[in-house]
Amino acid sequence: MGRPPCCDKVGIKKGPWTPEEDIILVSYIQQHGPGNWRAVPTNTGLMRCSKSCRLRWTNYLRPGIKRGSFTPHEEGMIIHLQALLGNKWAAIATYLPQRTDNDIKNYWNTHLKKKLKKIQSGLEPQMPPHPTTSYHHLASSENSSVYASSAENISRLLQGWMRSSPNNVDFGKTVPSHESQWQKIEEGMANDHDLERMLVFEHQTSNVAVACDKSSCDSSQKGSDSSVCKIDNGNPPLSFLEKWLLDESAAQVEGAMELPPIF
DNA sequence: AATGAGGTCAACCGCGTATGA
DNA sequence: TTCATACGCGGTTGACCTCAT
Repeated sequence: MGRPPCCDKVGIKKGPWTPEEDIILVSYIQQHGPGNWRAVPTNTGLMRCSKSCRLRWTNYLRPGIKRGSFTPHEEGMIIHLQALLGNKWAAIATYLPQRTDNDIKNYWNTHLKKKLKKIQSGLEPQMPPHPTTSYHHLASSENSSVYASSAENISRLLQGWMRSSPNNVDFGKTVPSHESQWQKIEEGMANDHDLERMLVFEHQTSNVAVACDKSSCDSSQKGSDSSVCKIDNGNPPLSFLEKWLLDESAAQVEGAMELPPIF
């Protein structure tokens, strides 16, 4: 193949986005909706490559993004889903519509991986307090930097625009129809102690390679990794997973130490 | 107060996949 | 069917921040 990188053109700007660039991008998307990213730099005059525009939108400017600390419930869901799906961050993000795949990936790599490691080596009898990072404070506190505030404001503005918009555009992030179910799970689910138990549970079962009921997988959906069903964004073949998590939620994590039926 | 180590996260890179001519 | 192009994803990087000394 050898397709040249899209960003090696002369004059393409890299690095952090400025509030001005954000505003240009957001107002363009307000008018045209997300998509056709190739045309965005041309039509907006932004000296950014299409990839960079898409990334900025999906990871930062898209309305509905929740910033700040992950709740124990969210942590639990990520741990569950990671154990089942592997590092399929986009698929996992489908079930946490307020979080981006990048956020989830970062959180996994910086927080959860370490927690699991500690538990694995028996160094952590108690879960530490829920981590709150300075960056989270940056994004949410009154001491936020000017830029964090402005980006947040842009996002808020856009949320307001979305609510008032009669024909909402598809913002490029599929929200699963069972979102409300997940919210229920989050509401009913674990505190830190429960999370600790779940981490132990995931550790105990982490070597189980089966991530789905293969017989229920359409053969065309099987990716190169035969142990994991390919997730069709927006229509994931995960009913068993949903059921398991929902059942678990109903049991208030009481059964978290028991292996789910698929194991 | 200075500084070095470690942590966090936004953004980039490169590859695989989807799509259309 | 083949090829070119655009998109999307996961891994990685590097700037910036906090904290301990």
